[in-house]
Amino acid sequence: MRHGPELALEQLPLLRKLRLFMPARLLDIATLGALVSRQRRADTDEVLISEGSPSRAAVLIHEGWAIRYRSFDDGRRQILEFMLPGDFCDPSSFISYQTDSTIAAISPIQYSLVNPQSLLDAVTTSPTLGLSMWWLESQRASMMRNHMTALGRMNARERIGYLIWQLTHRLDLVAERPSPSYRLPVSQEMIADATGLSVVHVSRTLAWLQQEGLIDRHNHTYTILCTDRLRELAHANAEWPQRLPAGLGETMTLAKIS
Amino acid sequence: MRHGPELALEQLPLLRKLRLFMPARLLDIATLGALVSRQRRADTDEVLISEGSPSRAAVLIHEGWAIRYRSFDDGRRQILEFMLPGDFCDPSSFISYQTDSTIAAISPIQYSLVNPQSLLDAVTTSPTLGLSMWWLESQRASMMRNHMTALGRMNARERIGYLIWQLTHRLDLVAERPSPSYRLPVSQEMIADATGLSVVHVSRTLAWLQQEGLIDRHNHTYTILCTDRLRELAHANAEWPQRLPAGLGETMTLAKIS
DNA sequence: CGGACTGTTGATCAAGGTCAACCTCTGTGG
DNA sequence: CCACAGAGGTTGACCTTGATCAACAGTCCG
Repeated sequence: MRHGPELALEQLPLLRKLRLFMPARLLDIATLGALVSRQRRADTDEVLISEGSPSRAAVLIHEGWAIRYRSFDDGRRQILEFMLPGDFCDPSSFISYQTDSTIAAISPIQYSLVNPQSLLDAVTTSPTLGLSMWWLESQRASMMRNHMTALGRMNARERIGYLIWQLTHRLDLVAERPSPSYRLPVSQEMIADATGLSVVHVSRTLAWLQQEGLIDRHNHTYTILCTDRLRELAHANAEWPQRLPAGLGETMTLAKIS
Repeated sequence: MRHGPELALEQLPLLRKLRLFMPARLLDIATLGALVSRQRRADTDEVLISEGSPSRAAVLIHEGWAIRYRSFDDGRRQILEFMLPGDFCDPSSFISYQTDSTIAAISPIQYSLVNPQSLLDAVTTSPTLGLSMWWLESQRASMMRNHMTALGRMNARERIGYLIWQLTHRLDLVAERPSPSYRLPVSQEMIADATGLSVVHVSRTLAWLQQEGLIDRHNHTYTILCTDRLRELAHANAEWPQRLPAGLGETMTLAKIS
């Protein structure tokens, strides 16, 4: 775990994302800054937090990707979520004395570990930041429900279509501007472990999606060729993630959402 | 939605559950009481919160069962979670202006709707209550991860075994004393929609579990006959849910968990 | 040049889905 | 008191999706 050159606060993907939800001038940048001090680096496959450890820190990704997964004794593995730049992992896990999942980098990453106390301080200091953190958490929870629905009730094509659609749209949130094409540092084995399929079937299904003209891919760059058809296949909601309706952010505070 | 005779605060399943986590004398009962005022009743199949509605309330169950689910246009449905007495549904959903799942009673229930403001007031007034709510939320999140893992990487026997194991253990938390046998107001169709299987296969799998001597069932009463074998089949963790190690509750406050 | 890792393709197999008949229980109305 | 309808559950026959096994190709890297 090396310390590297810090990313400037203004350029953090997290800030980019929060601005979609709340007008920049309402965001308490200084307080947010306290959370992202002590930036760290990790390389591909490095484990940040391991299953069973009593870790009491939440991970905040600035650059690169990580995954959170659970594994069985017999080798089976379920990837619970992909963690992208600007993602803040489930802070409720603070409170347990035993982590139930592993977080590992799947590309070189830059991140911060946030301890419960500093998060509490931050949200107490700045109500708008508290509201933002709450919003992040609600988006995360909604994403988990989507993922569960995909695992339980969708077939291979829908699941993989949904995964690509979702990752693309999450990357849009922290990109300069939306793009249908991104490099995803994700092997087919990871897609399999995230969607509950076998590696072989993932390969075939990707080939099918491509042949149908829904996506294109070279190396690890995936391009959505036909947004509408892919969204329909994936039963995805065009409105996701929920941005704030124009004007609402101006008046919204923790006291007013009731 | 009728109003019925209120349950006495002291007897609320939620309070029972919280006492497992925190010594009774540290719990601010009065503040908790503010959350459960205005108790309501609903009958089987009544919808409390419906998908797509802009509802800004969290549901707190006092008696009876509910489910949270998502449904597709084509009739497919995924049950995301069973809500039991003492359960408090995902309060992070406050913040979205569009609910993404439906909550419906599957037995006659008694419940409260908690609005964001009163929850905020409560956790601000009483730090120990805030900590408790955080703990509830972390247990809930961990349960969702278990469910996801089951859907993605377990076979029919494991999934259904896990479901029965989990429901039983959650009921233990709010019961007078643990029991291997409970009446679950759950049809096989619901088990199917929760586990991502077909109704027919649920029937066969339940028969198999019974024939193997793992469970017994009459009407809707399920009995775990061999805890160890069922737990092993379900890859369940005997330590779940995480109670507080003896003594720790005395010293634990929000300020000290870091 | 050789090995490890990732992805592709074909052949075969099994878990679980689908369809359909039937059974049991319960409530309802004649 | 019986007839009937409807819902939930069980069982059998057959089919499909996706798993498994195996061989092989491309790429990266020592």
